[in-house]
Amino acid sequence: MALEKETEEKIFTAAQEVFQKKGFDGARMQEIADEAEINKSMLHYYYRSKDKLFMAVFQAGVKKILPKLLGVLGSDKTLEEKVVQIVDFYYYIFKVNPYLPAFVIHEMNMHPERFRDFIISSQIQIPQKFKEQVEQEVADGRIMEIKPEQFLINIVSMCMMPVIAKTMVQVIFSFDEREYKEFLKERKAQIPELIMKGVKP
Amino acid sequence: MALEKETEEKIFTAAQEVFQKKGFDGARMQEIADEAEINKSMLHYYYRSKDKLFMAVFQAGVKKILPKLLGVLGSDKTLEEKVVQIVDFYYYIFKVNPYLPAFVIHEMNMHPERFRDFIISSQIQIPQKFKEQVEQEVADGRIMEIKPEQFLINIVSMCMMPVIAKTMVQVIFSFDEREYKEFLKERKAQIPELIMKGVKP
DNA sequence: GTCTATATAACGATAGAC
DNA sequence: GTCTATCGTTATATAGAC
Repeated sequence: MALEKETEEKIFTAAQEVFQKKGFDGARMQEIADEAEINKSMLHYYYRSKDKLFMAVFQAGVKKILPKLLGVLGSDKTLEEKVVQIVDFYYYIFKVNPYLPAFVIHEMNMHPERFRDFIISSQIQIPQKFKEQVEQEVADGRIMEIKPEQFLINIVSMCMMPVIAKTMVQVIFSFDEREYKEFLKERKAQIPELIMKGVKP
Repeated sequence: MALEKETEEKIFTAAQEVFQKKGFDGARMQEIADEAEINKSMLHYYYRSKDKLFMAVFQAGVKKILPKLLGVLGSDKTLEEKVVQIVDFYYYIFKVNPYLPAFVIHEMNMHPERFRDFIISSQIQIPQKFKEQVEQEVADGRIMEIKPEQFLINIVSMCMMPVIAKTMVQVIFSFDEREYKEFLKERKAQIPELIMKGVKP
């Protein structure tokens, strides 16, 4: 019917909102229905169960992040350019979808077995090009002895941690919303420099 | 009675186990009772409600981390020594209580308002001594222009992120348990160097 | 203090009319 | 496709015997 897709989209959007904010266990089907402004029965009509609706949201969330990140890693840019691009990308994600990173990480920890297959079947893996690039930089003596995986996690850590631990940062530093945003902005400018200087030989 | 304290402690220990692993929403009072090997009614007899039992566990968790961390920051050690001590401390926490960091961060995000009062009333704040120490290093030109808050979050990020995102790290790098542990161990040796070189002028 | 039994409410899910 | 009504289950919490 005419409204079929519209309704399904409204459900999905509402489910994203609620699941990402409250997690699978904290989310209520009724709340999703309210958020979508439709009847609760419609959720089951379109997605059959809470589990299936959740998986749709979760998988879409992962696909918003990982492919793009791996794309940057596999490009022809220099290592320094890639660092800047990764930082830019994460800050873009935080801006358009602030709850997404914490949501994905939390749900993966809650049900590791559930998502291994999905991620493995999605062909998600670190591009060989990136690994060789880091190893070449090490071999040429331009950076210290460091594994590509460690280098990548360094960047991700510096970007994501203060976002995932938002409340913690705000409370222990007594930051209001404006000060917190300013803190993140200030970091963004510093992270590439910290990362690259940190791995100097 | 003779078993009073013993029972209350068994409940508390079991509650820690279950809450930290599954979160407030995912935890079940019955599961806590099973874990403690006592009757479910005992949970309410000693703690009145799930909420109160949870708060006891959460507050104990925060007190395991923050006071010790702030103690290190407020000591007379050099900045470099403090970095090493903070890294050591976090790795100690991960070892004895692997789920605690992710638990605290997740629950704070779920209910920010709930915990502001507790943390503020606990007098938790960054020691002035640490702030002045970083500012002095900057003024003396020994490190780049960086705020104490940023410097601290850099260390915490590098330590905690790969622990909080354990499943993510394991899956995208195809690490088994042994390789993951090795990865963390390798990081531990590198983090102080990365942090200090990163802030060189 | 510890147990059994049960109250009470909420949740996910479905049946069936339209 | 969309609604109302309701089923079946499970959760927290309490009452009351011992």
